[in-house]
Amino acid sequence: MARIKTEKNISRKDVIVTKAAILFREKGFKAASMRDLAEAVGVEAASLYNHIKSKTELLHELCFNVANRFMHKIDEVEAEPISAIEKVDKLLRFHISEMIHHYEEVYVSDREWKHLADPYLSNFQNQRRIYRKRFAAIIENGIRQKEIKKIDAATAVLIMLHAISGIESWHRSTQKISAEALEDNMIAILVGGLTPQPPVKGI
Amino acid sequence: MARIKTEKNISRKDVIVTKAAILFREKGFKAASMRDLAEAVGVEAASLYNHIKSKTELLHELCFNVANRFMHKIDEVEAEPISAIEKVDKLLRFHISEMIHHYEEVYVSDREWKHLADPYLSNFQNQRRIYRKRFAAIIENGIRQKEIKKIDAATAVLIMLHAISGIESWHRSTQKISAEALEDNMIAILVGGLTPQPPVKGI
DNA sequence: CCTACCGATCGGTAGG
DNA sequence: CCTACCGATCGGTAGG
Repeated sequence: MARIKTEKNISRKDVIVTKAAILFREKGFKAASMRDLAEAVGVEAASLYNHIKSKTELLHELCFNVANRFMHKIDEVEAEPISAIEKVDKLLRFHISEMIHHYEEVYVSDREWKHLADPYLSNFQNQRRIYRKRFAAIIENGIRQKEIKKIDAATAVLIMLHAISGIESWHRSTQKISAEALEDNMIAILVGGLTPQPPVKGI
Repeated sequence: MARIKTEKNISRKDVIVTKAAILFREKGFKAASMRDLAEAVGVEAASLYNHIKSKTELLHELCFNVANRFMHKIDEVEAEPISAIEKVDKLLRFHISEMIHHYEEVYVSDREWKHLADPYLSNFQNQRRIYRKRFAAIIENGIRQKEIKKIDAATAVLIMLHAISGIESWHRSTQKISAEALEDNMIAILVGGLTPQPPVKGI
């Protein structure tokens, strides 16, 4: 009995969080009202508060879901015995995969985190800063190994992350072929640049 | 007399628009209140309405100021007798220059346009769509001339524009040297990619 | 440019 | 999970 009740509550809350992500993306955190959310869930506004503590709690949850997934991924990638350029490739593909499979959540985490309240706000900003530094360190390693050309690693990270998270057509390309083509295209442009590259081995 | 009064009104409105850009960037359009804005300007909230019609009018003005500047620039660049890659380079440098010199306005135009009301909303979206198509056409031209490698032009445009507009450190690098270095770095990464490129002529 | 104020809407609570 | 409702705040107006 207690088990079933718990499961029901969790699943109810999950619905609320999922619908919140959609609404926050569509209208922005501030413009989306709890009455909008209640309507999307199918209950009265006051009933939401049996499952959540506050509107901002929903934002915390979305932001840290995303942040945690990226943190775990970079832990994993850092530990692999592969080249720097392969690590960059893996991380970029993970970012793209997140955009495709958790579009609403990632979008909200990326554009609405400013509305977090302060214990969470600084925590989130710290995690972001740390993630980017670790990503930059991978690139710097690649530069030292001459796998990657001499550029400012921090700038390169920002370019790549914003390039990927800025694209709004990820979720529209649900057909796998289109998504894969888009992904390869992105990697080609970000890693290889615009100008044609003659085969190195052929010299 | 009439002349002076007009000038005074214009300059007063300019102050309001400028302060609005700062506030809308800091808090987002919805979270920034007219009372916040009044305080920043140094008057009571009701007094703002002697200079502007509504809060959304401020957003229109910011968004179309930016959109018009980009439209004029692409008109100019398209007409120049230079290669496709040089046109791309010029446009990217203009985007960077806009981020440095009109940071608040460009940022707001980029992230808050969703809150425009509908005659303006569709107009703005149309201008954006057209601008990106024209930019993509330049790249497609470059591909046909073998100056640019075979990639999806529309994706490349999105990557480049988001890569530039995502960077938040532009306005912090007011020192000219730092800004220029950052700019060259960005172009190098976006145009040249990450991997080292052997000199073509040397083969 | 200000004082005074309005109707609407907001996030959230009480009590059942 | 609902009805009923609260205090705060919002964009904006009237009138001077």
